[in-house]
Amino acid sequence: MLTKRKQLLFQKQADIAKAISHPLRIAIVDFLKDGEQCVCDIAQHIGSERSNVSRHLSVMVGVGVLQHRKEGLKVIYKLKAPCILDFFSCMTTCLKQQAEDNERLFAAL
Amino acid sequence: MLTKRKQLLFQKQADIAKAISHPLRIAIVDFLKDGEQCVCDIAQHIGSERSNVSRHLSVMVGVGVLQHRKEGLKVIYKLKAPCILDFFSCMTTCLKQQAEDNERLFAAL
DNA sequence: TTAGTATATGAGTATATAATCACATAGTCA
DNA sequence: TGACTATGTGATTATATACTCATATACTAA
Repeated sequence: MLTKRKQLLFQKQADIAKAISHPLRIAIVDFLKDGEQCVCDIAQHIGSERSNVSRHLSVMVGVGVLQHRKEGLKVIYKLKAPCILDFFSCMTTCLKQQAEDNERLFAAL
Repeated sequence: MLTKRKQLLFQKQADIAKAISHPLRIAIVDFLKDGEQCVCDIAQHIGSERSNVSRHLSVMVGVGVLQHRKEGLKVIYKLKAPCILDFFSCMTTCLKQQAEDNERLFAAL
């Protein structure tokens, strides 16, 4: 059985994973890998309402994936945990593997 | 704006992230890092109903994080994308960073 | 001050997800 | 064959989440 301590850790890890488990949030992280951006430019880039983007951003800040600072009227967001990008490449590996599996499956017909 | 191609990619990446965005699923992956296991032992280890565990497992198989094979009555699950474990260490980094930030915050009071 | 812009947030709704229970399927062994 | 075990799945329910709209806050500049 799991210890309470482990359960708490897994819960917190799940919160982080959940924070990037959305296509728009993935798009945001992908956008921010090239440098910090304000909410308005992020919203523009991913094609969604600012209020919606603002909420997505605050979730990712909440779990420590992003950080933000104020600059005049704007709020600038940037990656706080760039190691997230490594996970992206892992996901890409998964997808390529899946594609190969499918290919093999159909080739065998 | 995002291309259709990118949107599709981000959707698929989000599906993978979502597949591990649950404390029980994190616990399962953590358990499997030491070797393959059957559903009954996984259920026993994480302390949840087999039917529930079975569903969690099938989601992770669906996105290519896990793979399974039959062995007599049992179905054995194992990690298919061990790079997921790197993401775990990234999440741990996030959590440590958050803890340090909090410490600094309270130290400043 | 007033007008305007950027961001955040409350409320409401629609959708997605997890957990449980009951049951079905598939394999083992006497 | 029948009893038993392991796993998977349909249906239901409770909960969580994303999105939209309206509004609030904070800052800038005239």
